[in-house]
Amino acid sequence: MIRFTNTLTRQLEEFRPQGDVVSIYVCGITPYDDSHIGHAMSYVIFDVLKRYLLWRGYAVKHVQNFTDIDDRIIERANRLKITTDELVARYMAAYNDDMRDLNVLPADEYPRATREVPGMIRMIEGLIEKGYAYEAASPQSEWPDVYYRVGAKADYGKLSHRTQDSLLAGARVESGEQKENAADFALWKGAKAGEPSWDSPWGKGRPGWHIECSAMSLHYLGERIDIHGGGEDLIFPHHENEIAQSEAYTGAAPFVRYWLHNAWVKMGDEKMSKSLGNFITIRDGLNKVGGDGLRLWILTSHYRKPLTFSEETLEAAQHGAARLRTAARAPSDDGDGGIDTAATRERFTAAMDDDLNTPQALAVLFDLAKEINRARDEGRGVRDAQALLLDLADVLGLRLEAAQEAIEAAPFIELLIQVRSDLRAAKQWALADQIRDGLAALRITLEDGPQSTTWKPDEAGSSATPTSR
RNA sequence: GGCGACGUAGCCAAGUGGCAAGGCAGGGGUCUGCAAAACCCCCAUCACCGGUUCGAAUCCGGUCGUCGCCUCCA
Repeated sequence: MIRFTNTLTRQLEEFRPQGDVVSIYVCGITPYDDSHIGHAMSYVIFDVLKRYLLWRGYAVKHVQNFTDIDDRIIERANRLKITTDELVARYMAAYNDDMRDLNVLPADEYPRATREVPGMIRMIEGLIEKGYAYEAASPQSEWPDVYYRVGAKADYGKLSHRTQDSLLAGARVESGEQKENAADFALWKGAKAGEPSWDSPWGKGRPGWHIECSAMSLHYLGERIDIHGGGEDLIFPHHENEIAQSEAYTGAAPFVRYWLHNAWVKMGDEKMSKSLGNFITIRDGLNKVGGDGLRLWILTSHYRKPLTFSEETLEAAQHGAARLRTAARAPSDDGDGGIDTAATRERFTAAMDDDLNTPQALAVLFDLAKEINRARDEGRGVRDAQALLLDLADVLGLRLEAAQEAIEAAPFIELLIQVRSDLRAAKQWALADQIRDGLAALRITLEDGPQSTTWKPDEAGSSATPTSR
């Protein structure tokens, strides 16, 4: 029985999808800059969720948006003197490269806000008709804004567990805004000079932030979806507002059955974020410790607990990934090595069933790796156990690939190893060590086994696929 | 002010009533020409105080400390 902590109820709940295909909507990025490892945490977590559901036999439909129009995009494009489309294309490509190297499975659909405007307009019109939204003059535009009327539904605040009074107390009103209520939020913004805009029943303008996810999840996944995921900071206001709009518009509730939110990456004691400027990019992380290293680092902590970043923890993850890789890829004969593979699989499943407890699932993998190594040392064949390790690692998105093939210099390295073997046979230790040290300087490690010498590149430098950027 | 999270070994991090997972780092061994890898062994009474209980890291009360959301944010 799979259980998830549902933000809506704050309870651990049994997962029971409504139909044959589990519908998942994950809030995507706003492509105006490189993504950092905090974003990686979120997308890796939801990738593991999806991989686990698939492994357990569910069919999944995963939709993830790109917010390709917003203030930050407009500002940045203006500063770089390029169009918003050019800016967005650049950072969407960068994001896709990052996800590929992190081994994140592609979503089934990647809708873009700017391509879904008609759907949003229909929704806003519907909300106005039903009395949930209203037009108001904009202080900065000749065209009006449209706001959602927060007070129209009594359950507003149910996701973030706030009362309307408390929200009112904290709400901010930009000068000149003609909101009925300070907590009301924009569905549509009247166009300002020099901004991209679309025609609408209210004149020229652009959609507000929250409406896109409601419109796109409705379009691609229907009125009720199984799982909606995102970072903790999206709970309020973004997801709260999505619920309000969607349920008001369709009349179907709940809009989402299971709300899942991941916690933060911390830099020391602070949250890693763009605004604090204390982030490292996914690309930097990949270059340092590789895709497996970065993923393992993320999964060593439970997704609902903050994850602490440091160079040391990142390196620790890289070394851990190398340990798993060694166990999984070491040459071996057929056999399970006397290892209880069924029990291992069960332990792994129990951990993952329990609200995706990846730290415990990883502990199972490390235990299995140790058993494999031990059995090999004792001369038993372990290929079946290795297959299990690779299978379970794949559920976590860890490739554990032996990276030799990727290196063009492989034949030359093999040649050097052959020469060195002859030197060793002749007990020419100094020369043999010279070759080993020389290769080490080039980030190639040699390991002398009883029968033969194997080699491996440093993970970070080799496994990262070259990118076009 | 409102809502919430957290404080477990040198570092990271599971565990939420019954002798404290796992990883990294460190120390000692085995193996090896030496190394690397691997294997074996060692390395914590869970922020503090009080309470409930046969029994608490785990429940209750309090103290101290840290962080997040309430405004764009994964």
